[in-house]
Amino acid sequence: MKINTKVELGIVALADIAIHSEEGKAVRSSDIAQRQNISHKYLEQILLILRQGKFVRSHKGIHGGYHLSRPANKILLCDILNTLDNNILANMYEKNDEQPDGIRASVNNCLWSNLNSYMRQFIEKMTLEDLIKEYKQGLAEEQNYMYYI
Amino acid sequence: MKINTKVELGIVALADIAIHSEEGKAVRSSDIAQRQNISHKYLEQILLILRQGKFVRSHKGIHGGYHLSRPANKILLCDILNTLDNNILANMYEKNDEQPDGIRASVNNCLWSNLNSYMRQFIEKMTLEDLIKEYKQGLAEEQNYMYYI
DNA sequence: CTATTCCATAGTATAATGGTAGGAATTGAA
DNA sequence: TTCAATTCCTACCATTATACTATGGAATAG
Repeated sequence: MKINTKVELGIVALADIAIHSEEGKAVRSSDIAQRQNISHKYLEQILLILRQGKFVRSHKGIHGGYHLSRPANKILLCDILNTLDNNILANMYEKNDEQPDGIRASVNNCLWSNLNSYMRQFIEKMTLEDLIKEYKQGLAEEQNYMYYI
Repeated sequence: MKINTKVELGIVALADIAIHSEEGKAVRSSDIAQRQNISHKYLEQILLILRQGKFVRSHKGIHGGYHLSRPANKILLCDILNTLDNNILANMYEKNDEQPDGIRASVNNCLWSNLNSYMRQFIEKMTLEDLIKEYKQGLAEEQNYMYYI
């Protein structure tokens, strides 16, 4: 499945903010852009959406930047996805101009609706914290590896 | 998730062929188009893809048309999907120009790859026959309903 | 030989995607 | 008060994908 860049980069940006937040300090968009190798101006647009979706709070000016609006374990992946792309978890085709007992409707129910529900099961469980954990664990394993050489 | 019309209509067309095949008779594209309310010429393009993917065989001429190239329970949904849209089950982003231990890679592994595998689990089990069963069952229930009134 | 059917390619209008660009607004520090 | 750093907001644009329409050719049964 093709994931568009807004969704992909938005989640990466949130993860970056979560990982690089230090007490009291906001994370600058230019730093995120540099670390994650994203166009700064494009990232700003994505952060705008994330702010409007209440995932981050922002602060202007010389020591400005972004921080999470709530703890990472309270930020659900499915909410992020819905905010960044309202199609990705939307049920495939709503347009029910055909008779509800036709083949098309049957395929819709048996295949697309069920697939959609199935995907939701996966995504509704996950939080931003789960993603970060994975990353930190990766780092830790790497350090252990270095240590034991 | 947004499903494009080629995928949607292609599956519907296959289901229609499976349902309306009678012994020895091919199903005409014009009949499918009329029953399923699809543009005939567009449907022909889709049937072309399905033929190239070896899901149907075709026969030209006055009594021509399409029939399944093998029993419906041997036609896997995932194969149809891959033929009609090579993105739908493809792993989200391959482009690994970033360092493999970065946040982006971590999100890829933990989220997109896993979600993709999860979707596959659902779709790899299903055959065209399963879809048709659902439809026929719907019909049967409807008839029972009529019967018991 | 002709009607019927599939086969194949070209064109096209619309929308989505993936950005770039420019500057206004706000803030904090000197 | 001024200035630099930062977010905020909108407009624009090039490319690609989508969802068809259109046209005509090729094969085949009768």
